[in-house]
Amino acid sequence: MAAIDLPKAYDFKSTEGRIYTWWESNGFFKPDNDPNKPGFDPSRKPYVISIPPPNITGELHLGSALFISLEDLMIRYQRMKGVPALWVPGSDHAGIATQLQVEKALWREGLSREQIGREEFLRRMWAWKEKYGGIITDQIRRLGASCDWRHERFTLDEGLSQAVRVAFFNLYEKGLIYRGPRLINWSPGLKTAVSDLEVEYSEEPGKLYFFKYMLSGSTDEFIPVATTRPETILGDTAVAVHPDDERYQKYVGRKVIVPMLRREIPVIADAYVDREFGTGALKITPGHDPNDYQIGITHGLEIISILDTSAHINENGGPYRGQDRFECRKNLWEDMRAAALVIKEQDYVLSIPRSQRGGEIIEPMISTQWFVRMETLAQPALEAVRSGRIRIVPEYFTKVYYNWLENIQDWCISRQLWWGHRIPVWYCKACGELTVTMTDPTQCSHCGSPNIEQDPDVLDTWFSSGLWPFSTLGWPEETPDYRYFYPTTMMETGYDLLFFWVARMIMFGLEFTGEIPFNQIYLHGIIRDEHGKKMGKSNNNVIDPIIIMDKMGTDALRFSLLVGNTPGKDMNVNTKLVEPSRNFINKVWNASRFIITSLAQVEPQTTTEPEWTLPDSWIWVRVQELVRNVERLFQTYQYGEAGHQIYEFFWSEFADWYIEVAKLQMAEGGNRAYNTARTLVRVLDLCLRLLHPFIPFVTEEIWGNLRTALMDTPLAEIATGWSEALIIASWPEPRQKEGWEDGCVADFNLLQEAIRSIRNIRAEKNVKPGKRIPALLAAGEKTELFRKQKNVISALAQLDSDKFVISTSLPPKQENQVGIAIGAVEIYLPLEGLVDTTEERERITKALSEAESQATRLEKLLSGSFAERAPSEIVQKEKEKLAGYLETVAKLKNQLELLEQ
RNA sequence: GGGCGGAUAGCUCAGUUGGUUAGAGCAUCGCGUUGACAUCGCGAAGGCCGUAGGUUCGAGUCCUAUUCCGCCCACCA
Repeated sequence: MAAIDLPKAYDFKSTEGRIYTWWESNGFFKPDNDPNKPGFDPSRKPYVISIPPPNITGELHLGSALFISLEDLMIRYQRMKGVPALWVPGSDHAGIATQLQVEKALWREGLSREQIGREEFLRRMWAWKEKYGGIITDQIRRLGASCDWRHERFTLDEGLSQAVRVAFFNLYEKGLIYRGPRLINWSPGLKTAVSDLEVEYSEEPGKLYFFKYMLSGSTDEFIPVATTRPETILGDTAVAVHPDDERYQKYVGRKVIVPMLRREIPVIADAYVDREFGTGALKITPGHDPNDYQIGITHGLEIISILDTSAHINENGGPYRGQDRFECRKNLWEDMRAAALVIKEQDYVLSIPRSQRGGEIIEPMISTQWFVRMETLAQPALEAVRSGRIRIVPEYFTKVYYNWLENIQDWCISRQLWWGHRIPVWYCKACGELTVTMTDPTQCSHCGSPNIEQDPDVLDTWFSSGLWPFSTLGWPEETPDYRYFYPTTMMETGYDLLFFWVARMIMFGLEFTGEIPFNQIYLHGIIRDEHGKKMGKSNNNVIDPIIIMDKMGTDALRFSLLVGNTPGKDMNVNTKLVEPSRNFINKVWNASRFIITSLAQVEPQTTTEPEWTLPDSWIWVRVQELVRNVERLFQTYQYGEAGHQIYEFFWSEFADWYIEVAKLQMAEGGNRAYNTARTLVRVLDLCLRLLHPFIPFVTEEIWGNLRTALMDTPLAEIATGWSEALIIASWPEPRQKEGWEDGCVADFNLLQEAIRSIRNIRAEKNVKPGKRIPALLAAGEKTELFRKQKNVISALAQLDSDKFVISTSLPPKQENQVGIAIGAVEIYLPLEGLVDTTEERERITKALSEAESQATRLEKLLSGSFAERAPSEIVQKEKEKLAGYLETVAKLKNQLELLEQ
């Protein structure tokens, strides 16, 4: 028999790429039930995830690595459970973000997009997409993602673009899309409108400027007003005071003079004004402030725009025309000071609106844009979650979701960009009407004139993202894929995308398909650096997942991200975090290597009746317990805890204990060796299956080796039902307990405790590792148990088995012996020359007082109402513990007495 | 202003439906390399589970209040 020769350390570099290619070329990523193929079974319910499409702006970051790991885990789990699992990959054109990248590249060449024109610019955009789109898919593969690449989509693909057209058309026909001048958020640098969600507010130090609004026809009467943005004075069209404010009531209805421009504007009364704030009088700039805009509408005020698209003062700004907004602020204020209109300045913390992209200050401006009416769309989306048809994990995000949808504002969907889906609206130059169709029109739908021109703007990126779960499956076509795979099952993404993306998908899904787009939402947290700071280029704290994978392997990265993660919670990551995972993977590798190489010496079974040892039964009980726990945790999305439990089991129970025992049992040869090998293989197999969704590469590699190794042994039958690859192997089926397990675990635990205690003494007394020492052990009614495990104890505690005596009771302890008591078990270690009476007394006294305090505690507990009120099993457990402590106490007392003599 | 999350070992965090001795990794300390593994082994030390009340036989876990940190939403000039 040729033993398989495995390297001493797992070599991920030579493994990962090979395995991925093998999986992919064997079609393992495709769901095993394809609606486009013969033999399709529509009754099998699929499990579907649409990937949150990464932006093609650059390369993947750790956050991407996290969600890919999580989704891959979910998909692999379902696939192993025999569910047709489809993971749809793809990427997003990411309008503003990507256009900005390409524009930056242009600027470096000294060019602007206007200079090269729309056509050339788009050509460059697509070239960018080809380059970065490819990098991203390579990286997704590198992470081991088992997505079905036949389904890969890009938001600007033909099919998805058609979906956008149909969606826009439907909303327009229903009156849910409208166009008009509104106060919107304007990004002066990018020269485009952005939605409310794309504006972030940051607290920054600034000033509150107090000045005089002189009353018309008076030289000394004025209303004092405060503002944070003096330049907006140029656009003021009223001054408002509270109707009940005695200071200013008398001015209502009169006129005041706009500083420097000398326009006359009315003084109005509105209860919106807060009498306590500032001066209690409010200047109204409907053209540049959302609240003022509302007041302006209510009072029918004139709306004046004072800024052009680059935020320079326009013709309405009189002498300040052409000045930048901040330049104008300074100049106007100085001019007002010269004109004796300034009262004072005061330091003040402002809430500055900044662009999510680029961070420049956003200006509220009046502009004609396209909007989606949200209220009617929001209602069914609320209902879908309220009714439980869609579940959000963690649950506390449902409140956030409700709150947002209940207060939703109309969505500005037009962007003055070139990269994206062009708005499917044509304006007629002849009659002025607009034409909205699903396919490009050649003439005006109203007057028939061919003189029509398409709206130059594009749609907000999130408009197409909102269609993603169904547009990627063929919608609006009723394709077999769409019919079978839609609605999808799981929407896994970051909580920061709840509004941007998740809520909009639900609204659009319900509106366009009449169904919820998915029934579960799993929201993960943000990856932060080791200090809890957001990772970003500006913080200079970005960790590149590729570097980690190069150094420690994909599995190590995946395991770290998955095991350290709790739903909805942010996670702090540094490179060091990955080391324990790398070590664990190496542990799995080496334990497996040991098992695989040991198989060569196994001889055929000579009896059919298996004879299991206590350790055999114990590890089997424990692994079954693990399978049950992992199942429970997976069902409740606690993947991190599941991974942690597998880790603990594998290392602390299987490797540290069972494999050590197995070495002895294997040495016995014959049936004992056969049974041991069988147990080793079956437990390892279960572990590999449970670990596969976490660390797919190493487990697949080991499993393949294990399978091959088994073929040449008497144990080959174990592998008879195995599939050709672990990725499609069956998920371990949880089994019910049969009733005998607890006693078996308790016995083994007693054994472990005895061994640990001896090891402790050895360490305390500085007995050289490897040096065999004698021991006397008595265990009362457990004596037989210990007799059977004599070899195990002497090997694991390094006892001299010739001088290791097990009996039902012990003679009085001698002076040169160290005493140990664990319940009914008592151990003496004769350690010539190492036992110091004083030390021994101290040690035993310490152990005694600990056992006594435990016993006292339990006696008190059991004499109270606990014994009457608590469930009897719980009480019984405590009683047993007490009995154990009492025995320990008696034995230690005895030992102490002997010492005193 | 409204809402949410967190506070557990030196550090980073786990902790089923409440079950009575609170766990891991890293860091620290001691001992140790002749075949699974130094990416390791055997040990040790380290925590009134933010604070104050309450419910309960029993609270890290549930309730109330409170302090501090973080986040989200709204945006009073």
